[in-house]
Amino acid sequence: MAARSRPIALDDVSKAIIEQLQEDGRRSYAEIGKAVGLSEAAVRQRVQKLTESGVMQVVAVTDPMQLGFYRQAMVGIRVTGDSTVVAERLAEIPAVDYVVLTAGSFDLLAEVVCENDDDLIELLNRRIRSIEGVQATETFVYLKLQKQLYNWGTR
Amino acid sequence: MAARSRPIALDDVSKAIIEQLQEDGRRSYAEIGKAVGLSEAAVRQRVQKLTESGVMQVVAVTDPMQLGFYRQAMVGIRVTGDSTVVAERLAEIPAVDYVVLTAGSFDLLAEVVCENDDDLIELLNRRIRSIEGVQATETFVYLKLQKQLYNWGTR
DNA sequence: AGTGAAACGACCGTAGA
DNA sequence: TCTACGGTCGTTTCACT
Repeated sequence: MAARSRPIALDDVSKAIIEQLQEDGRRSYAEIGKAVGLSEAAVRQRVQKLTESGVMQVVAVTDPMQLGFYRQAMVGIRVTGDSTVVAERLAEIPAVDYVVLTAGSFDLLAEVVCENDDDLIELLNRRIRSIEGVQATETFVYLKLQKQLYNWGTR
Repeated sequence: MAARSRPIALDDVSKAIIEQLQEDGRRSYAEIGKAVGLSEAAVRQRVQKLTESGVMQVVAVTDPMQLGFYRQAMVGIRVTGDSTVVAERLAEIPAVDYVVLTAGSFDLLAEVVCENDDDLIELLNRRIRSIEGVQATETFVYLKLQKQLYNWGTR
């Protein structure tokens, strides 16, 4: 969110390549080439540029539910003092997978992943509310995930 | 979030493999094998199992900022009536990349990705608040992304 | 669940349009 | 920025442990 260079405009071919890698990040360049009508080398060059420029990356994502993390929640946090310091402290907690500084009635939003309710309570009490500068928290326990997209801006 | 089978316990080797693919989703099985002390074929089998079981997937993720989507926000939504119906309607909107049903003072949370403030206003007024059953919304504009993890449960 | 070997296919660098 | 091509390395299948 720091990088504020000119936006990179993707043509339809690059969008198609990203869509292929969205379906399967390990699909071969040759196969992608067939799908988008390009040679293997051309696909490889474009993927390399997209990756090096930071527009796209191919990564492994895991499903917390399958790994026994049955409780997810978003925690809205009000802060006294410097919210960046609190954000850094939150980011150090392994169970916190997402931290963003916001404008609005919360200064910070943090997504947390826990095994069960007891873990969530512990996390909130001992790890999050104990951080210097955390004034108040409000927790939104996840009931059902409806949509989760990783490829913003390509659809 | 529906799948509630027994949690799959990952051993250290599988965690190491996922970590390798987290660093670079296109890293070769041979190279991963060297890093984790396994033959190439063994790595491939494990990746296949992890993928087929839904524990892990390798996908392309894109950076909205780099693509000119400078405004992101989380929208908390209060609903009258059936929140699942509203969630489905939200999920249909391309600019909405994340929708989750929650317990708490919001019934739904939706993350949105926009090019600028005007787009965000339009999105809120014409697309989101116009949905039947949306009673109230509260918007938290993102100022700075501090942490974003894709591999829950492996660290 | 793991290894090893041989055939096959993908990947990479370079050259050229 | 793309295609073409050859050398190298990764992947696949299979037999075996």
